[in-house]
Parts: sequence; C-alpha cells; structure tokens
Amino acid sequence: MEHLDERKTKILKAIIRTYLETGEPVGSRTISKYTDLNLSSATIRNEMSDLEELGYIVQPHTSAGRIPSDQGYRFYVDHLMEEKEREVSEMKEFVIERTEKMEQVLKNVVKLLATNTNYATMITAPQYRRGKLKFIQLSQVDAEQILAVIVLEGNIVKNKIIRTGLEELNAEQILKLNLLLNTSLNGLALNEINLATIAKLKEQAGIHSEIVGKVLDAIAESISEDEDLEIYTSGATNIFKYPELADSDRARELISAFEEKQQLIGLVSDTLSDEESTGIQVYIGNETPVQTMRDCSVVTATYELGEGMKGTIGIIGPKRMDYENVMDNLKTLKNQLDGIFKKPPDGNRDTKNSF
Amino acid sequence: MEHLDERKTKILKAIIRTYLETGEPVGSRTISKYTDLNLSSATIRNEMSDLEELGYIVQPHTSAGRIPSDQGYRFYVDHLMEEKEREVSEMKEFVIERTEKMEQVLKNVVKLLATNTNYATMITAPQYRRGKLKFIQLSQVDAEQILAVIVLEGNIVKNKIIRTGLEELNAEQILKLNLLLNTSLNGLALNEINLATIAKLKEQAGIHSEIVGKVLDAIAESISEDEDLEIYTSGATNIFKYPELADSDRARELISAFEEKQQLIGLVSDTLSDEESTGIQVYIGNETPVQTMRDCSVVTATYELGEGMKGTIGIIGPKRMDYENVMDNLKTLKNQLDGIFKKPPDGNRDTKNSF
DNA sequence: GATTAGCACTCCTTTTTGTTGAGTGCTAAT
DNA sequence: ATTAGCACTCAACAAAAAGGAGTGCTAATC
Repeated sequence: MEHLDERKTKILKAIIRTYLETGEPVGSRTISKYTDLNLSSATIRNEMSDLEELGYIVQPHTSAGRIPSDQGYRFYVDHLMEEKEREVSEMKEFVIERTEKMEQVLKNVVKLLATNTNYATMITAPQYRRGKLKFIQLSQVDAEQILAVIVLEGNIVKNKIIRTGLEELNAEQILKLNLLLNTSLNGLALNEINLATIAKLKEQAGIHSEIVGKVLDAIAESISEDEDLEIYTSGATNIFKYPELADSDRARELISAFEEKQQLIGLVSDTLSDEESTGIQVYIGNETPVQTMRDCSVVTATYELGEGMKGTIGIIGPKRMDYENVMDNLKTLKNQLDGIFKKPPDGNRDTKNSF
Repeated sequence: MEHLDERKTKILKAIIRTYLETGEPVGSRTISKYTDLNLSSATIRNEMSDLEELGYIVQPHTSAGRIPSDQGYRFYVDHLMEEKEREVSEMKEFVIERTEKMEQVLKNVVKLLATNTNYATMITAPQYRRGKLKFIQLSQVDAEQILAVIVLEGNIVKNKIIRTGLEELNAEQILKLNLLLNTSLNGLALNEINLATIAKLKEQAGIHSEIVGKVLDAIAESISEDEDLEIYTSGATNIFKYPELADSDRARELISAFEEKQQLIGLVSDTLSDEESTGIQVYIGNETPVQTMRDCSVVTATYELGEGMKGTIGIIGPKRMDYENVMDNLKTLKNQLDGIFKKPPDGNRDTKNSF
C-alpha cells in the first residue's frame, strides 16, 4: 500500500487539495483541468478507480466524485504536505508580551489560534508536577485557618486554605515553619518531593509534624486538583462553519465537550505521553483519543514553559482542515511560548509593560 | 391595556400555559376543551381575536393558532404566575457543602442549575469592591519581584506579582511593610480605601512609599482586572433542545456568547444596578440588555455572599421557559448562597469535610 | 499498450405539484 | 351572548418530475 507511482501521487494530491478547499466530492473532470499533467477525464477516472481500490479515496455514493478517506488524509499529512512559507509568524509577539498572569497568556493564545485558523482550539495550563518550587509562604488568616501560598517557576501561584484544627500556632512558629519549608523544598521539582524528603521534613518540624503533613498534602492537592480543569478553549462555534460537522447531533456533542471540558483531558494525556520528534501530533478521524471527535481531525502540540512544565495545545476541525496552516501556526507558537516565562529579563527588554 | 376581564384573563392564561408546554401555536379548540369555563371554540375564537388586537398574543401566520407575544409573557410573569410548591429545594445543600474553593462552588452551582432547569446558565464571581480585607501578605519571590497575596472575607484569595524595580528590600523591611499594611487596612472594605487612607499609609511607609503605592495599585488592579471575566457557565448547549432557538444562526451567536463570555457582562451590570424587591429580574425577548438574546428570556438574580459582595446568576432559555420553576430555583439558591462563606462554623457543623 | 471520446446509466438535488389538516373568520341560527 | 356550520387559508408533508454531475464501460485513436 505504500508505493504509488508518481502520477497517482499527483492525482491524489490534487484530489485532496481541491477537496480541502471546496469540501465537495471532486470529479474526474475537475482534476483533468486542475493538474499540469494534461490528461483527459477518462484517464483520471481510471486512476481514480485504482486509488479507490487502494483505499485512499472513497465515493460517498455511485455517480458522485471522490473524497479522501482517512487513509488518504494520513498519506497526505505524512508525505504530500508542503512546508508553507510562514507569514503568520509576526503577529504573535504582541499577544505574548510579557504578561504577569499566565492565565491571561493562555487565554490570549487560544483566542489567537482560533481566529487565525477558524477551528476550535484548546490549551491546557502546564503540568506543574515537574515545575520547580520557587517559594512557599504560610500565613495565619484567622484563629483556625492558615493560608499556604505556593509559587512555582514561571510565577505560577497557587494557594490553599488549611484548617489547623485545634492546634494553634503563633506568629513565631509560623515563621519557623516557613523557613523550614523553604530551605528544604525550594528549587525542588514537585515530583522530586518524595517520601524521604517528607519524612525528613516532618522530623525537623518536631511537634509540628502534623501541620507539615497537612501543608504538604495541601501542596499536592492544590497542584493536582484543578489541573484537570485548567483548560481554556476558544472558537468552539467555528465548527458550525463546516457543513459536514455543523449538522447532526454530533456538533452539539462537540460543543458540549468544549463547554464542559472534561472530555478534552483525553487529548492531553495522549499527547504528553508521546515523545514525537516535532512534538506535533495529528489525529485523523477515528485515530482520535476522544470519541466525540471521530468525525474531526485533531492536531495537538506540546509546549514547554520552564523545565518540564509541559502543556498541550489542541486544534479541532473538520478532517479537511488546512493542515499546513495549522501545523505552521502551532510550530511558531511553540517556539514563542517556549521559555517565555523563564527567559531572564535582559538588556533589550525595553518594551516592557507599563509597570 | 391593563384591564382584561376575568374571562379574557383566564383564556390568556390557558393559552400561555399550553404554549409553555408544547411550544406549538395553540388553537381555539384546544382552549375550549382545556378550560373549566365551558365555552365553544367559536366563542374562544372571538376572545382570542380580541386578545390579539390588545397585543397579548400573535398569529405566526393566518390559519395558525396563537402564541404569546412578549407583552403576553410579561403579563403572565407579572400577574398570572402562581407560586410553586417547592420540591427542588433540598438537593442543594450537598453541592454547596463547605468547600474551600469559592471557584468550585460557583462551578457546581451553575452546573446544578443547568441540569435542573435544562436552560443555559451563568454565574459571576462576587464583586469584591465592597468585600472586606481580611489579610495582606507581601513576600519576596526573587531579587526583583515580590508577591502580594490578598485575602478577602469569604476566603477569596487574590495574588499579584509586583516588580520592585531597582529598589531592593530586605526581609526585615518586608516584615515591616506587612505589619503596616495589615494594621492599616484590615477590616476595611475595598471601596473604603480612599485617598486619605492611602496618603496616610504612604507617609507612614517613609522611604518605601513608592512600593506601598505599587502594592495598593496592585491590589486595586488584581481585584478589578479579571473580575470582568470571572464568569462560569454551563449547559449552553441546552438551547439546542428548543427548536425555536436551535435553528438559525442566532443559536450559534448565543453559544458563542457563552463561550467568549464577554457579552454576558451586560447582564451583570444591568442586574446589579437594579434594586428590586425580590432581586430577581425577568427579561423577555427584546427587554434583554444583551442583544444576542433577543429571542430568549433571561432571568437573573443577585446573590450576596458577605456584606456587599454581590454576584449575579443568570438563566437563559426560550421565551416559553418554565418561569415558575426557574424563579423557584433561583430563590432557593439565593437563600442557600447567602452568607454561606461568612457563616461562622458553629456547633452543629459536624458534617465537615475530610480535612 | 496507453489514452481518449462517447454514451448509457446512476443517484443526488432541486423544483414542482398535489394532498392533508389544523385553524381561522364570518354568518346565521339558537 | 353564544354557538353551529361552512368556506377559506396556509404550513407541512409527500410524491413526482426535472436536472445534472459524475461514473463505468466500450470502442476508436495515437
């Protein structure tokens, strides 16, 4: 199934190209005119018949043109796609201007991507597990609650209210705890905080070992708990622009998936585990890890903020999506995002925010 | 236009009632059978003709039944609706169980409301302006950044990274600043922090007045900035359940409005400014402050967490929504939400969370 | 042997036409 | 004042007809 002669390849490419544009089944006559190799529609018909037999294209019904099969798309993405001259690249800078709030950056990014591509987009906040702890701060809020603030590399700030229960702490004790926590944990990645560290820490805490335990729990919890849900989306309604998705109840399910977000997690885990060369994954139709999207194509990319703090970007559109454009967008975005937060402010950083 | 005789009122009510149920234009024969006043369809027809002339009902086309006009709905909501025996009330408790994260509570609430009513729902985080400051904490994150953590009544935690610029601060100085800020500001509502307070504060800070200024700015900013966007939604796709909304491009706009959230703010400001007796507002059709929803009815309610910390809940559905049910839901929810966070943990609070 | 013109055939799409039934407005009878 | 009766309207549905894009196949051509 791998080897198509040059002519078949050209024809297949032409079919897919035109289908990507029009979304209508393409017939032999169209191709006959479209391509540089001057062939009559009859010849094309024969070739198309072959291509169908090989599984690259299908006929929605007799006496209709052909449309690419999943296999056809796959072949296209793997072998036929051409690098695009990038022109989209520049406008990104200004969106990702050094903003303090990471959350805001992500929102901007998805929005940009969505308007840029006209597909539905999502982005997850980076996984913190491997992010490094920069700073911990406990403070007494009132008689029985203390507030734990955790700052990670990249100025990601998490916080959590902890109930101390009966055990009362005075200011000095809290100060000590802070010192202890910071000296022991700072600079560690979250997944480096293991049992040994914890045991040692508790020992040092002496009578306050219980509260240390709670703090650590809180850290773990605050890190993991809503990470599941920190997904930003945009342009979900873009799918209405593509008739093949817009009708049917599937569209509703799709939109719903974007609203409730739960399902999108499926994309994340699948992407992060894969260690691709480019870090960009293309799922066509049934290849998708999320069932709701089996009529779509999904392109995902992993970005990395600091060391090991990876997140996922996803673009969901019809199978006949503009793969070149999408992948180009993702590629440049990856580059721009990478290290945006860890980059030390250096000399030429004069275009900074108002304060 | 205000006075309908009893019979007309009864007929109007019957028309609206049945239309709410079926969503189909209702004819004279239906009403003739439906109502207790035994009248032939011909009589009903005459009355309906009158009602149409008065503007309470309209005919989609000649030889169709009648459907309520906006004015008709308005009359229904204002005068005809009956209090419902509440049965929905109990299940709320468990959702609003004392959860630490306010964010989570809100998410649960919208979700609950959406599944409960089968309409689209939204809720805003409370406005903090009048919430009281509980606690401020500055901490050094690295050489040129400090972190300001602000805790408000209700354990709403906000944080903000502040660039100190050239001015370096040592640990002791920060400690002093913290002390200063807390003694001066704690217990104040955010909108009580006026120029006088600020001037005094700066004076006390002495050489650090600049940094105090920055901190105050940061507080103001972190409070106001993303308040605009802290809107949670759920069940947007519910609108597909109502044919009169599901078709047409308006549905897409609606869904889009829910995704991008920007437009929903319109509902909030409108609602908060109105000081209704019940605090529940009903917008029918064109009455809505948000243009996108002119085919819908919107019911909003204001809830209050602590003193002056108000938020808005909104339910968006077809004009033929089940007003009774919606309003009942909102009413009980209001009650439950009110003061949930400020309620001091007292004796019978033994069903508390695991820790 | 590969290419192409020509033609019959298929089947989706669109338009047309007809049918049905719910509902109205009006008039005349009660 | 109410109601029965009837002619009329019009959306909704279904069936039929027309149109057209595209195919597969065969036979002629290069």
